[in-house]
Amino acid sequence: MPELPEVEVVKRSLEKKIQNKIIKNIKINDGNLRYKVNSKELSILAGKKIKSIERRSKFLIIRIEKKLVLLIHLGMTGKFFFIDKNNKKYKTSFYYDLQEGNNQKHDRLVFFLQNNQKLIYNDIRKFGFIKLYLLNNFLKNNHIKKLGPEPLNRDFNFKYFRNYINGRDRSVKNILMDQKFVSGLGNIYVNEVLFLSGVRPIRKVKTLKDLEIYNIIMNIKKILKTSIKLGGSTIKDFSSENGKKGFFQQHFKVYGRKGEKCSNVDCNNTIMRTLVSNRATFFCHKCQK
DNA sequence: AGGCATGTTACAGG
DNA sequence: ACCTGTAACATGCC
Repeated sequence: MPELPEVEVVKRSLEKKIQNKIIKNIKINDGNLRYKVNSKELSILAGKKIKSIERRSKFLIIRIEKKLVLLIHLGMTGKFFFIDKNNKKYKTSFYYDLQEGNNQKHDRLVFFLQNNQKLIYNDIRKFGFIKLYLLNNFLKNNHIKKLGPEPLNRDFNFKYFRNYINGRDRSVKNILMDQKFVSGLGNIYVNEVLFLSGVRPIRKVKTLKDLEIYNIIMNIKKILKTSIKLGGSTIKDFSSENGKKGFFQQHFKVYGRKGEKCSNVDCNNTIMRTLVSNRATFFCHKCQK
């Protein structure tokens, strides 16, 4: 599920549900995530209040009183469920792998909150992680430190892009996926952005024209904002139950559309699938140069 | 049965 | 130092 927009949607949703609530207790069903979760260590959270939630790149940062910080990455299949005092279940985001809404099989961690509310971390493939830090150590942590600019921030701009690619010999797709260059994009959005920008994924960055760079940057900002917005509105009337297909798929122009007709109205070409940087790559040979 | 999957990271080799 | 490809992690779907 999670590239930047999805994580942002989760963040906004969590904010409404769990901010200022007290953690009563934590139950670990399976702590073998990307990093082993230590129940003894996590138990220090019991009785403490959740202060705020932030997003940086694809990471969630939950600040808890007494200078405690939870750093969370959803990996490929991580998601949160919130259960209210009437035992009603909410997803904090739709998702587009298939999983029944009430399947508890992959509920890895349960945070018991005040008033019989629960926050559940569910992760099928267990590539995600939840790490607890003391504030001092958090500031030094390696995950966040190495990240490039947020794509929606002003410092991700033409000048930065031009400057970064100077002297580099890599494909544009590869560099857009590199979290050190820009943080928060993943395979799906990069495919989409390059389609919208009319640029072939294998193009070397040194061959990019100024206008193409400009278009790529603008399309990144545009598609991320749109996705966040639509995600937010979808989630608002979200009550429970299985998400089936998430909203994103309906908006994909190339991702997963191998063999389908190019979505540009005046194009009759077929979308191709190849590998770039060993990841599935979809593009229109005619519309992307 | 085998290939594929939204992510990250380590390692080998050019 | 930079860049690429491969594999690994764990699980499920087609």
